[in-house]
Amino acid sequence: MGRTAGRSPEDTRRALLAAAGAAVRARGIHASLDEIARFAGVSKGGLIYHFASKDHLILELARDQLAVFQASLDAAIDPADRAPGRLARAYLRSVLADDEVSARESIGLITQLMTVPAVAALARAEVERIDAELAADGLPEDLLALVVAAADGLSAAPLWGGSAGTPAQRRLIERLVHLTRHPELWAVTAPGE
Amino acid sequence: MGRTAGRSPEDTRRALLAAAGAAVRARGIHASLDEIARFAGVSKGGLIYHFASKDHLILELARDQLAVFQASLDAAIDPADRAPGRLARAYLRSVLADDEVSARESIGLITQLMTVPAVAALARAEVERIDAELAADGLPEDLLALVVAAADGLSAAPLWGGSAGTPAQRRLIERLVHLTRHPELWAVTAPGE
DNA sequence: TGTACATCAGTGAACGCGCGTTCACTGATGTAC
DNA sequence: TGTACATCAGTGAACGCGCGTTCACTGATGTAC
Repeated sequence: MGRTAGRSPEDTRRALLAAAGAAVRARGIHASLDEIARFAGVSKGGLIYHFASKDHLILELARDQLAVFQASLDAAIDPADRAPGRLARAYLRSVLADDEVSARESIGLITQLMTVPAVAALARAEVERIDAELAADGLPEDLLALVVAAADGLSAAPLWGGSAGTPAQRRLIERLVHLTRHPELWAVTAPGE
Repeated sequence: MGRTAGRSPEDTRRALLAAAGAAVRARGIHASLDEIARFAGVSKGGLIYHFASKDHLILELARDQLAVFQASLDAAIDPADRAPGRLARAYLRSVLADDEVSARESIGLITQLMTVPAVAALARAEVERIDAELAADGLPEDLLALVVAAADGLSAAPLWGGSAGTPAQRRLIERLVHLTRHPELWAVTAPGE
């Protein structure tokens, strides 16, 4: 152990990541290291002991956020659900996992982080992985496209100042969940029918 | 007229806004005034003559982008279309107005600008206005929610590194356009049916 | 038609401040003997 | 069981650089007489 104020270095590290998240949400990607460090209760030098540079800190924060997203997706999977589209249903429901305030905050944080090229590359790889899993989920391609677009739109709404988690949005999600269980209902809406 | 190199002050101003857009897309909201000015062929002092501060420049750039969005929405309205949902159809089709590259660029630019609080407030007001117009468009509320969510999701896709304007996405949009013309097709997919 | 003056549309150097990074140092804990 | 030493987990001052802003100045054009 080293010079510490009653917490483990891992705790300090986690506190720094949490502080960085809060600071970037509040002030954007150019939140200062000094502010982040003070918020976590250490000096700027202490921060740099854990994260060699600001770039390192931001990249770790992004990894952290991607892991949180993956965890909320995993948590939304119904273990009893073995039917085709189970991942798509989890994707839809994970949109509602947070209340409105934290949804607005986390979408803002992610877009801030995405402005760093290294983070954008990381996120792109993650998106491709999830897209591949969704494609193997057993849903008709056109229905999957609808579900993914709608879920993305609902989670991006706070970005443009829209609201998240309204009753109408919840009904839409349940409606789409229902469609994934009965793809034939979507098929009959096709122009050719 | 003043000290000029063969172009009007309004041309210089427009060149500065265009340069600012390019610079913010490429380097983020903290693109330097020096870079923007040089790209437009003036000195930093020349830039500040047209825009009193960086904040002013960014705000004007945002107004400009909002006007571009509104213009592309207006252009997507079919003047011969008088049926309910005509605005929703324009909203859907405006998603495809740009090719993939410029879609990725403009969505990136907008999210960069949104990190400035004054811009976020401006955009929020614009979103509310458009939402109100859409609500008065004559579509059933649940179908409108679907259409808006899907369109938003498609236009936000480049943000997370997804692709824009794929054939599957074009088919989805045409499918949704078709639904707005036949809301009864969407109604029959409801769980209660 | 000249000439003096005002104004417009800039130039470019200087300033000051914030911020990321470096660095010498430090205090608490662990370990060898 | 002491004691010397190494290491860990920081502190806090200093540095240097980039960037937004200010400011004195300037050259081209318009206008009054």
